[in-house]
Amino acid sequence: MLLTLKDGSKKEFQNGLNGLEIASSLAPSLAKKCLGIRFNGEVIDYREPINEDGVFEILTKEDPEILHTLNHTCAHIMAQAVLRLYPGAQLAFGPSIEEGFYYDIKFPEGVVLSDKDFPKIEKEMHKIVDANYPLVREDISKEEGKELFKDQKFKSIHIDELEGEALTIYRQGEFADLCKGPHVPSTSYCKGFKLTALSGAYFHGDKNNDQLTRIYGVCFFSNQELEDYLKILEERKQSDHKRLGRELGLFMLSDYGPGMPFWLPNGILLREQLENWWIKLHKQNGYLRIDTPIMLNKELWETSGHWGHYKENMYITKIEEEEFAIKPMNCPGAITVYNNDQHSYKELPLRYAELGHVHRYEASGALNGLFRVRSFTQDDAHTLLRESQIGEEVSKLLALYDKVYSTFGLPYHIELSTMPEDHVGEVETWQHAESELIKALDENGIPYKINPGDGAFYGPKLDFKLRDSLGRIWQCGTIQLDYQLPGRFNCVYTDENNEKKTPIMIHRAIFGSIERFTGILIEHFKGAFPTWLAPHQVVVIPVNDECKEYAKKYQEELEERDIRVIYDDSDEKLGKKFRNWTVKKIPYILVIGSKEVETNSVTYRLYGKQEQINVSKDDFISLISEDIAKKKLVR
RNA sequence: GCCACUUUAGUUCAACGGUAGAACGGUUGCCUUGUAAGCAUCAGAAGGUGUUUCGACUACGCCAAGUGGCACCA
Repeated sequence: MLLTLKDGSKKEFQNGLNGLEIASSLAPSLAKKCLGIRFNGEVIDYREPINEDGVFEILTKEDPEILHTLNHTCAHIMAQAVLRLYPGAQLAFGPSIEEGFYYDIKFPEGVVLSDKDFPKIEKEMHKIVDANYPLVREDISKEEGKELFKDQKFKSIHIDELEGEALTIYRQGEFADLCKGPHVPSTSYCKGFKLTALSGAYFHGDKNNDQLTRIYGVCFFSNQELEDYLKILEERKQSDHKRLGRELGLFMLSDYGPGMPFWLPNGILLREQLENWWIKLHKQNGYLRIDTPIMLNKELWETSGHWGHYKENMYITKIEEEEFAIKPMNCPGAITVYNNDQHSYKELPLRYAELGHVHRYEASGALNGLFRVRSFTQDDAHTLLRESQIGEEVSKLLALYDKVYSTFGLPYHIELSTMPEDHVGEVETWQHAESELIKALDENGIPYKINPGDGAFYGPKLDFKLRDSLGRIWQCGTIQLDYQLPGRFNCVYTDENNEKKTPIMIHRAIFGSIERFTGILIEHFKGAFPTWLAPHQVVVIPVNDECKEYAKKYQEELEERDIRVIYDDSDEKLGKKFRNWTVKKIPYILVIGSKEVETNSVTYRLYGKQEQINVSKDDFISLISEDIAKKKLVR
């Protein structure tokens, strides 16, 4: 193969030979970026130049790309097995994905696949792996491709959609698939694989197209690696917020209210801490807290535009012949508060904060624990201000958001969504608003990603995306500039020249929804919350009857200091109590026996630690108070 | 909403066209008390509904909810 090197010169390498080493020595700075696939010192495949430098990627076994390649090959193996078992099956697409691979397949009429069929398919796949078929790359013309895939409807469609005249296919045994590559050299590399799931999908993701069956799997080089992976999956299951929510008594769901979580006593204790902190932060930052009704007259929603744009997601009811809607958002309520008074420019920015309970109709299939619900509380705020104040206000917000997220040790990134095609307002206004946002980000040295055309129709926005422990990205915080609503509602303020002006509004939420954020926190901390958040912070355990009075008195002393403490003098062995409270992930377990009574001290053990630490009663109070006050992540 | 799967005690799981079994948890009693499970005891279950059947937890259908995807997400 002919490689174009970075300096523009061309060099001939033989496919499959160790030319990689040579090539990378010629372009050492690109060694990570380029060339092909090397595995165990051997060049196993290459792909067409994918960047302008005309270089290929070099990959080693440590590189995650190699696993994608392996999984991609495994997808081919699965497709081959399926074709053997279900002649006439139509193959659509079979890529590797972040974890594993899938293949979309239309099974012949009458075949309904279930995961009970997996062992059968896996068995056939093992035969293919054991047969050690080499994967042979072949460049063919479109015409040849049409002939080769004439029985494969989706492949034929795909060929028509491809640009250019050349196609690349890979063959293994009797099977051939349209594919850009790269692949591992032979099917025998795919030793540790497993089919994991089944779902429906549409060709090209369009529900007007054929319904396909998507089979998911994962593949590793060895069975050992597969087993390790399955173990990690199991661990993740342990930190699932739905499971922990039940075990720790945080929240529940009921058939009577799909997507409408019930908060249990322990969950409310946690939520109180979040909300109290939030309220305090907002007082400190010049917000005025309000609360607006859950249900409001249709007329309001017509004015706001929700009746026109969002009605399908709203719950509507009738009171004495008047139509009302349960609020899906808090903004119209906040604006109604603003319009209750006259305002001067001197009051701006005027910041209204509201923990607003909203309801939205979400498709049943979209519901997911606390992550996607129909009933939730937004930690909302609406700030009315003049255009010239945007930059400074956004800077303040960026600092506030960072403070909140870093308190939890949550990784996040920011995305700026700009003017969509379907927008209202002047282009210049949009450009100005976007540049204000960018300026605020740049001035604070905050990196961000741009989502062109993804803004709301009324203004650009910044979205804060948090990463949960399963690696999923959730949108939590948002800062949205709104040039529309204040005008629709005739909001005004009086400026220096005694003229009426329309303010701009910023919608913003930091947690996004208390429910979703709590779900993320549960998984993030695996249920072992920092002390300040933990529903119960301390358990006091007297060792014997003689210590009970001392222990009880100390428990009361902690309680008086607003420390959430449980007193456990139940009739159980100490070991059993430790187990019980450890599985509840209580931060501090305090033991009080004769030794402590004599020395006027306490002995505590931290969650997740073995040591028993003896300190004076006062020292314990100051150390736990500091833990709480500083919202420590690590004790 | 679409596709697939799932639904048995408070929880996690088992067996089965005819009697539903366990573990943890709960009750009661006994024993005990220094860092992750003491002993005994009792109680406790088929999501709803329809059909087939002498008989349905089990088969089939519908409804509901849940899970994983898809689509959706002002």
